Amino acid sequence: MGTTQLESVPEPKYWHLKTVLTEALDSEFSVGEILPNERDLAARFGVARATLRQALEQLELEGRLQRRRGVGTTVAPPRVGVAVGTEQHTWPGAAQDAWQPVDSAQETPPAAVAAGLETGPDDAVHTVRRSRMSHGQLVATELLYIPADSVPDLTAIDAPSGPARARAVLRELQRLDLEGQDRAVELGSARADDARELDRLPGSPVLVVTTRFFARGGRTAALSVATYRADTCRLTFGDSAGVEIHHDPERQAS
Amino acid sequence: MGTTQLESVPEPKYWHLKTVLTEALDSEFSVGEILPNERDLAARFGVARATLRQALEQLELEGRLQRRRGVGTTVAPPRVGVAVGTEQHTWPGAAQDAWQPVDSAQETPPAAVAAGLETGPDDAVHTVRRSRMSHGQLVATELLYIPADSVPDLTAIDAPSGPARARAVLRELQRLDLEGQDRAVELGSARADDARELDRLPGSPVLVVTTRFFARGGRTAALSVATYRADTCRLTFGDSAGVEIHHDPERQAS
DNA sequence: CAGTGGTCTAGACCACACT
DNA sequence: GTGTGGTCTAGACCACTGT
Repeated sequence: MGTTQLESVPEPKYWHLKTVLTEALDSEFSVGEILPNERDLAARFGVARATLRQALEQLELEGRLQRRRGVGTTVAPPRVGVAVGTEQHTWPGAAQDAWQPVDSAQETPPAAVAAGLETGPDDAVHTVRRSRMSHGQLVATELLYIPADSVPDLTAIDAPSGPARARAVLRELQRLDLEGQDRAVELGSARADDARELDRLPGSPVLVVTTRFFARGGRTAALSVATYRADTCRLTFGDSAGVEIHHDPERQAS
Repeated sequence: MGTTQLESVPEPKYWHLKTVLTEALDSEFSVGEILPNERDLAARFGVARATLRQALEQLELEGRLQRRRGVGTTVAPPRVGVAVGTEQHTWPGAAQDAWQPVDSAQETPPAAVAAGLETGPDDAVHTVRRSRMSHGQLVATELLYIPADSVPDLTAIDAPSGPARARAVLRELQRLDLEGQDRAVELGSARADDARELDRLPGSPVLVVTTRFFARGGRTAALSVATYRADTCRLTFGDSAGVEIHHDPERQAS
């Protein structure tokens, strides 16, 4: 029985499909294996391709499958744990952080960012683009916003752009005293540029981690907006940033 | 220019639609307002309903819209900040935590949970169901797993189930010394029961927060799996668990 | 080139919330 | 009942990846 309720409400087909496929993945497939193509699978289950796709989409969202246009659908490896909360009390770009500087520029930030930085809406800020690798895969991109007065000695910087300039900006930032930081995680969808870099389609689900860095005096000295692939990443926080346990969240009905 | 690339690759319709709708939401609609129904909107934009729905789905994922069957589509309020990282070093159920006990039982946990708890795969554990309100809304459900030996004095408990039993289990847990905790956040889809409680459809995207609680000696004394509505919640961590800034992540193309 | 997943259409019916 | 969003179909074409 399991459920005490008589099934007066029929389960949607795609939901039932997902259940069946999940069980098949657990028992009959191994990581990296290629599934039959969507048309074959749909025919095999006797549903329209769109319905089959609805099930596959959910499984991809849950990190069980990986789909690539022109290639096929493969069984995804378990999500990788990515430490987000351990670099306690260091500025971005400090000795051992996991990010690689990519580029840097000076521009007017979006209104929402200006509000977070407590700068005027038209004040220019330095931006630093960074990316993060984990297990040989690019898992996140970041856009750092740094108000000009956080890095005053940068007016006569020689490198006009590129990683060199990014490193110079971060180096200046290190000179400040870091008083604290503030983090938020929410669901978003990948912007076109982030998507390209993360090897995903535009709009694919991402975990957006927004971090505010406070300098001595409580002033917001930098704001980081990091975009993590939601399908492959598990963000870890806290004391032991272990990469252990489970591959559970095929959170699913009975 | 912005992009140096000539647009040789046409933007998908649903993506362009999303852009247009986002701008309309920002300028012409206010929170709570009801949008025209899907058939009208699709006709107005000259696309099939399925295409329109693809755009609406993304906007809902980003927390901009709220759709309810039988009712309609409304403009969603900004996401609420929900503090997740502040109850540092207290057991679940301590004085001022944000959770309300719902029920409790004793069962055999899923294999993945047993692994996290470092118990045998067939050892029974206590489970505690809790739910969390924020701003008058149910935003999360939680399932706590507590190995029997974490709460030894519970054999002769009188309440067989319900909130009373849940509170009793948590009370016993308080007697242990908490040594540390461990958190992970990942994307999942709502199980049928969680979905019902969160007033969402099964499979809707959720943020799954897994917390391990370590007792003195490094033993895992409890494991919490909390399921937050991804559409309405922004999980906050760190020093100042402020509920300020931005409503940005309509992360979107140019 | 052939084969894959991604987008899109025009329709149908269902489950649900209001009145 | 009426109107809403949710599910499903059977097709078509497009964009991409490999050979």
